[in-house]
Amino acid sequence: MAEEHLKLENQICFSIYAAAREMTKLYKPLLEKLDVTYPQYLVLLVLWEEESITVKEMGQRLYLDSGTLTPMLKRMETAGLLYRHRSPKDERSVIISLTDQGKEAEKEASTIPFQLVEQLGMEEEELVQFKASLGKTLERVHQKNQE
Amino acid sequence: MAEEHLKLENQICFSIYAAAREMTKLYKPLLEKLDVTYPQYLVLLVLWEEESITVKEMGQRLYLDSGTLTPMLKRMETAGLLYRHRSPKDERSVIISLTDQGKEAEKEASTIPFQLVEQLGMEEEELVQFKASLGKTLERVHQKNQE
DNA sequence: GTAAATTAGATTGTGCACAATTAAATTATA
DNA sequence: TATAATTTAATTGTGCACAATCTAATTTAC
Repeated sequence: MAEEHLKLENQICFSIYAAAREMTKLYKPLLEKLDVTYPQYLVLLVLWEEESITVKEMGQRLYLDSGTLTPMLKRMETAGLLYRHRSPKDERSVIISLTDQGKEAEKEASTIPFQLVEQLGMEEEELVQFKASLGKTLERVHQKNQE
Repeated sequence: MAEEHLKLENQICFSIYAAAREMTKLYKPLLEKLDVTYPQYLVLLVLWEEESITVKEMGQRLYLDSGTLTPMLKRMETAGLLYRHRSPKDERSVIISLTDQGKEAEKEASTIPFQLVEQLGMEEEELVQFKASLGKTLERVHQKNQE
């Protein structure tokens, strides 16, 4: 029998880890109309915001490295959602931008956040506070990982 | 430019998703002495609690399916941490139990949760509340996924 | 008792996720 | 200016994570 502090339920990281996966699963049916995976949806979210961004910047926004991004972006390029091209200013950099198809997808996506939050069934106040704690935690942990 | 509700920063799931990955990364150096990955560490946490459990139950505890568990448990068996054997009572079931090595590993693991929480730098009160929201969210989302 | 339905775990196929490494381009230094 | 150091994205290798499928065992229905 494990000591109290080693119990699974008391591991905050486990709850985050499991919740992240469960929430991603909740997105799956909502993303069918876009025909994208959850990480791809995140890429689109960023591109709808920026329209054009380097792989490096995308990685910074999503806390993902090029090992993950490159194959994913390639698949999205193949699917007609985005373009990838070398920057003329710095040939090491690859710029990602939306195709018309990718831009159009935003319309279909506009209800998704509401649908998701609705399924959470959380009070507004709790949601705001929870989001704040999450944001702070993410920044703090990311910073720790940078050290 | 994306509408406000489609901005990345406003997606609660993104924060959870990113925080989960960043926290898992924070565990990596702490888990070196055990020579296990984070998901493997979770398996050990459960086994230190239960000592013996079926693959099905393990999956229920960790919200993982056998597609993920079977290869992971095989690797852990190979590493000498646990045994896997068919249940005599129901030959479809596989029981997982700790080896002596697996049991011993608990001692080395006992400081890890403290080390992790220390790195979070969170106030006790905030941590308690955060954990509560996480727990509730996990249950709610899991339930939604069961429907 | 027998056949149909369900269950548990294994397997197959695909998409991440990340550490380490590589090649080319750019920046910093002497 | 030439060389060393750093940066960017791609690649390689390994470990998940999950949907779909399969096989064998067990349970349920008749």
